[in-house]
Amino acid sequence: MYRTKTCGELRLSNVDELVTLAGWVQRIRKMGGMTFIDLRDRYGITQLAFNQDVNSQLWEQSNDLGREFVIQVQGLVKERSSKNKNIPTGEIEIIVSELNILNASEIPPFTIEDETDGGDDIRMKYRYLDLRRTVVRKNLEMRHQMAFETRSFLNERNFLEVETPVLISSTPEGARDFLVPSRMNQGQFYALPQSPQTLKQLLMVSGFDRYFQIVKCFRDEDLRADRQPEFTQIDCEMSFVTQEDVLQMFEGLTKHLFKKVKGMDIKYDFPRMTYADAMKYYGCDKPDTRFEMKFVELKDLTEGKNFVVFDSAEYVGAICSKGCTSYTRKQLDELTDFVKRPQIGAKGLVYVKCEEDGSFKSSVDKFYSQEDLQKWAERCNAKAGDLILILCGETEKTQKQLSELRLEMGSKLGLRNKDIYSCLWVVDFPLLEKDEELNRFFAKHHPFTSPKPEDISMLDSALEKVRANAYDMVINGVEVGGGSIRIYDSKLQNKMFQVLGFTEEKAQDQFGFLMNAFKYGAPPHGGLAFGLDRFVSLFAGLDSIRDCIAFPKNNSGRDVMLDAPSFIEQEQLDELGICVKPKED
RNA sequence: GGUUCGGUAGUUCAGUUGGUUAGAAUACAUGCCUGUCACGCAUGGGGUCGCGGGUUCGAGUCCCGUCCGGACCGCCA
Repeated sequence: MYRTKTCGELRLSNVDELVTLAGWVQRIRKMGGMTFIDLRDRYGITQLAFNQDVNSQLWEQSNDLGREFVIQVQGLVKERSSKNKNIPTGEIEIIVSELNILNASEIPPFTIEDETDGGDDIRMKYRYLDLRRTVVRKNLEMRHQMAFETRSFLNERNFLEVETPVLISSTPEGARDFLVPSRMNQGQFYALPQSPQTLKQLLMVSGFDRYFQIVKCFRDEDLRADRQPEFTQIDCEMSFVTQEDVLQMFEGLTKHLFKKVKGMDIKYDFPRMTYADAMKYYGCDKPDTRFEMKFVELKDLTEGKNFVVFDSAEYVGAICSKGCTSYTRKQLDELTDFVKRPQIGAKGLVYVKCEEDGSFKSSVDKFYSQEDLQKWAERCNAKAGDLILILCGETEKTQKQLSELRLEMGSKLGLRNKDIYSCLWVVDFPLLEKDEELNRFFAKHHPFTSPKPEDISMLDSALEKVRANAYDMVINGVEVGGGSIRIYDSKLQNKMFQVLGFTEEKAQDQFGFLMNAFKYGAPPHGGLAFGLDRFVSLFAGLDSIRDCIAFPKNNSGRDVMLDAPSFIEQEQLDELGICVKPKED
């Protein structure tokens, strides 16, 4: 046995016990005739003491140690003469009587401490060292706990975890697939699942009326702080359920996780907001509802005063920032620059300052009287001291820009506190989305999403108006999960494929297996999938989902530790019958 | 595909209108120090300023290209 105790568990009550510990040397403090060593393992830090007067040979031996050496020590637990209140084991130390170096270590490329000196790049390259740091380890511990509690909650409610295959077939709809060449079927490729969507629906046909799986999914698209090429979903599906049943069940799971992992009791029902309202009031289908600052439309109040910019705009929208009337010219210019950045793309920003004396000062004073501005302020519910910010232009684009501005102002005003959680269901998503360039409709969610029954008739007349039984769970502006009630009627499914421009052959070719299955008694079903990585990041207050993934990929989809992806031997290519195009200049 | 910020010591960064031998902190090494816990003090080693080209008497600094990294837009049913 290498150890009898861990580095995190010894207390005053263990004094005079003879213990054996093993771990890594965190830090060495030499005080002349005394040497203190912080020994670290997963559970904590315990101080080792070496005293020249007590055991000079051992004391000298301790001089050979360096950072991150793996050692084993035996010794007596003693009360410290000067205690450290900052760590749980701070009242005791080990008077070492035996020291065994299990493995030496080179000097690590960055310091393995909570406040490390290493940047992202080097930490990712040596991720196994980074994972020794408490802060990173805690994220993975939380991830484990969330997965564990999810299993526990769903298990208690009769959900069955079923593994679905990772090597499946490609579908050109939606995100790009990761492809895997087949050696035994040359020229043919498997695809890695973007989600086990169709497979879980087949499980419903099989009668597994409550399914879940904590499962890796793959999408070959460009990455972001909240997007990795492989990510983990809590994938769920239920039979014989309405949308309400699904919402209830997974609101329950979410509350369970809040309680078990965060110790937070959420007593209220999650508010429901329609997609239409989300767009109207927040310009975004995943609004951050930790703060209000809803959009206010001013188009009708701004017309006919010869201000061409507003008059020619389809939409004039405002947000009201409480207490910001003191913003300086410089601060307003910065906001203007913010919305004019190419990523946001606004042409300009109009402001109205509601001065303490009841007057108004705006960037459009030339065109609008105090009475005009008064009306705007009233509609915005702006009080003295507030600042109204206005953007205008094409409706959809402007709402999107205003949404970015709203979030920026929320951040500036400290309204996006990571310790506060605001949960929300966004419901009634549109079924379809029009691609203006290709002039055709695509499924907003996926082609198996059921239209709302009352909207089905519009599948022949007004496609853009058809709403779906689809829903997203949004927490603090993060889409943590989403799902829908599925189509289980093959006639309706055929109609849907037709609307999406699939020929019968193409539909049969790509989704024939599902269509066939539906011929044999498919139950009504629906479900949802949570993004586990996003959920954990949200709970852990992380800026990037990378921080809760053991071995993440970088911005360009590379694993800098493994140096993957990589070129492969010609021999391997030949075996697969693959010819790689030479790089063009 | 695009926008934008960055690349200088092991690491994190500073480096002025282009101008002498490129600095700091930390890490590391050596010495001193018997109650430290971010120990302290002293000394020391450590640099292809990402790479290539250009402008210039002179480039870490300016210009062009390129590679790498971060954030974002497009994309992500």
